[in-house]
Amino acid sequence: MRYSEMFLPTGREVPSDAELISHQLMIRAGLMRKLTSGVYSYLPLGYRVIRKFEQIVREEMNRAGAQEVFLPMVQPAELWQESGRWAHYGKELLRFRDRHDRECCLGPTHEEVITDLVRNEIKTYRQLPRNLYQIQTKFRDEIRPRFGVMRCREFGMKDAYSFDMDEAGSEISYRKMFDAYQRIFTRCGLNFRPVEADSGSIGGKYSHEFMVMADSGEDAICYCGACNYAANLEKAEISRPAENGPAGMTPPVEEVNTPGVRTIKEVCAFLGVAPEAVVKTLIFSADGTPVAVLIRGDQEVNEIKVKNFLGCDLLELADDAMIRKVTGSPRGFAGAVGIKARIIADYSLLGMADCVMGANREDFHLRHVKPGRDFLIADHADLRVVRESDPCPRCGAEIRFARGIEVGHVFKLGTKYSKAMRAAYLDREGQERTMVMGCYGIGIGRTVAAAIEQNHDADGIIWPLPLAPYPVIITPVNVNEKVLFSAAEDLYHALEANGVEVILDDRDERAGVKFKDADLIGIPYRVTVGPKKLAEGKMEIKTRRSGEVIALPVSEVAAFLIGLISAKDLALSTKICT
RNA sequence: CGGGAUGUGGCCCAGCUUGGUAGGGCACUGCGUUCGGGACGCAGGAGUCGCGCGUUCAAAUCGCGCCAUCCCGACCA
Repeated sequence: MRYSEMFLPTGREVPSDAELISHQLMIRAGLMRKLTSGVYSYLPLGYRVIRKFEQIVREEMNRAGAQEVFLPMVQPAELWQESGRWAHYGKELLRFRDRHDRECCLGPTHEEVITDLVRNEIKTYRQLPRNLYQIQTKFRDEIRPRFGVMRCREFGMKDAYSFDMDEAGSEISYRKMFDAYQRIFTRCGLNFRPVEADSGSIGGKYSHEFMVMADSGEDAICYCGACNYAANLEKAEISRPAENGPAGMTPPVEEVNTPGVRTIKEVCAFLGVAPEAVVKTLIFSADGTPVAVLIRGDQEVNEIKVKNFLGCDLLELADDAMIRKVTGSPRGFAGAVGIKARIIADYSLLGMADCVMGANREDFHLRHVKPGRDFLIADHADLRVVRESDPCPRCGAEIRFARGIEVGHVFKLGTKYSKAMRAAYLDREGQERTMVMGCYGIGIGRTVAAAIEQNHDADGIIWPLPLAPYPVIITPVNVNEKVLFSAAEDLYHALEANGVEVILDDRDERAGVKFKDADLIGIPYRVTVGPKKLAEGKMEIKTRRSGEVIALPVSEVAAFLIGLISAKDLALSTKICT
């Protein structure tokens, strides 16, 4: 394409409303423009990158045996009522009524629609397993869209759904998708890592998130430096520590007056004890039932772990009324002794034999409290947030922290949807059985943004070759010198004739402007056609990433570039085949 | 929804304290010079100063209300 004919508005100013580098560069490099909060238009260059990525996704999904479909974005409320999500899905689900006053929503995800389709068409074990996917626009009415396309409301997503006869089959489908995801992100040249994740309210047995490593990422990742354990912070486990019987005698419980002392910090300062000797008592409302969660004073409760342990639908910190009901005192003085609630404790309480906690009485705390003697703990469990240098649950080495951008997520759904929506088949014996499902998502735009986060420098984007909108740009330094420009045009035609997507920067601009733009939009290879080298019968090829420049005879340039581009492809596919 | 900030040609911003003819840089149009890392000169086009109400002889500027955007938090298959 000739640059002069392209719709490619580049800018040198950093847009004032863009925080992340990827967001800034996507605007500056003319990839996209914002329409309204969390809603973006892709411009030709940006859409090209999107399509490049989608093509990689399609190839790998097809290779893994999935088949592409295209499902509706507008969905009837009935389906969502059937799965139970019409009530449970929050305001993220954009709901509206059509002219007949029928309730509808814009699809934030497609479990309901695909399950409806499959239950109507698949009746026998002979038709299983199946894996169907689509690349489609999702709408989620996020409370606070931010970071450009990273967390927006309308976005492209590849979502796949597997249907199997049983758990064993589902495991195989899951594995295939997991492997396909590894190939997809590897082919894009991204530094990523799969991490164990909580399956959240979508339900299901377990899941993995695919994280592109980036300090700007919204997600905290825990990983082990010694083995390959890696997990989302909210999922990362702590093993039950060995129980060393508490040594020595614990003096009898003593009530101490602690006027106005509520927080752990205040308690420690007032009583002159370390946070490790204090027990925090948090009152939660689990589907309306009060539960007391105990944790050592220096630790934080992981609400997701509590929720999963209790198996409740809604978990929130208790309000003042509930706190007063179970403790008989205002907020800030809760303790386990005499509390009117089920007591569960984090593993961090194991081995604590002489601790400080609230007295369930305003302005009083207890010291010399001994769990088991002064109160009973119903259950011990892993309920806390992992900290850096905690032991790895697999090998015991130290856990480290990093940040990442979630670009993919694979779930084992089990029968959550197939049961609710009665997606069943007949097995060999003619018995009706429920299908076992999995679902697998990739954020298209988010992956592109993540690629920029990981591949840029002060001058702009540095596209990995497989995602580059064009692999090559030809830059004649002066279009008014006929010899020079026609040499550039000859190369342009030669490359196009060989199927290379190439930009010819035919603008009557100074060379510096063209170089800056080529760098900004991140084209991997730039051919500079200038008077000095051309007089020697040569052109220069500059690699965007390394800055390396080589001069080649004009007649060899096209073949060299073609070889370079296909060699890179080959190297990547070899790499991921091993 | 709570806290904070910002809204001035397409983009980045000044002007507001102390009310008085709306400015600069980039971009854009024309002409000339220049031409291997975001050139220069001259001439030009382009703005309901987010919206509404109020105060005032007079509001971009002061007051009130609203809207939008961004950041932090809460929230989030």
